[in-house]
Amino acid sequence: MKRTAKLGRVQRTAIDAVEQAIDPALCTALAEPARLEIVKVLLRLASADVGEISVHLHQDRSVVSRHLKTLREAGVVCMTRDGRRRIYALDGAGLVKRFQHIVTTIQSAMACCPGQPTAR
Amino acid sequence: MKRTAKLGRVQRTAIDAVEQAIDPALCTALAEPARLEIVKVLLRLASADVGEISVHLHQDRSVVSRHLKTLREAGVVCMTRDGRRRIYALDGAGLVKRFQHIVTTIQSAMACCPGQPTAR
DNA sequence: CAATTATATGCATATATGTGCACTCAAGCA
DNA sequence: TGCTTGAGTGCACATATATGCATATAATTG
Repeated sequence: MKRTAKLGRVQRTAIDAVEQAIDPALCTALAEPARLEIVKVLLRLASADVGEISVHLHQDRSVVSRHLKTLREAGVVCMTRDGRRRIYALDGAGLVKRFQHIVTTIQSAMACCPGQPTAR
Repeated sequence: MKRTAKLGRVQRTAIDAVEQAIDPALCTALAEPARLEIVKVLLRLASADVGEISVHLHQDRSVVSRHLKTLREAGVVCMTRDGRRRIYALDGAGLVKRFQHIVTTIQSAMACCPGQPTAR
């Protein structure tokens, strides 16, 4: 009873969209506790430099710097230069867009690919 | 120029909501390539047992079994028993709800906490 | 230009975790 | 009651990565 080969073009497209929407880099960035902490700090401070964040995290600046690099590459935060310091801030609008896109694509996939139990 | 202490009750509530909405377990579950692969397989097969999934992943059943445990504890997949096999399926509706909740809370936080650059 | 300050990187280490083999446990079947 | 099949666990190993010190790089200031 193989259901694998029974997918039409529409279903394939919808599934591919979900696969593309779920960004491993984004998930990895948000999976680390220390990085999530940074996200929370930036929510409260709106924007902050590495030193200020490291104070709140009780961790070395180098550690925070590396985490910020990960978050930046994942598109979670954005950075602006101000003299010798670098100001980091959440890219809230970007996050909303991407999570919303995940929602939309999963809904589409569920709508055209039956058999998904709504269990809980 | 500390902005830390200037948060009102409304802002605090909005930020706390975001913190609660971003589930580390969910992010961790989706961050692992092998587990993302399982998600993709379940999107295509709708539901499958451990053996079937392990065939698609080209990985040992024990590995898949452990990943499924992680996914189940994170609420990504749900499991039903059928004789001696266990059928796994995506909890698509649950995922939609949770991601939608993330979207809503971030939007609320952005609306009431100014200073967030919409940079890209 | 020297000194200072903020950030980022190299390196070593500790910890976490993904992987696979062997085995156990559980559920149907002859 | 054995026998078979599917799922999960114990254990050992390899890999990834988070952390912190020392150092390098970049930018501002005297």
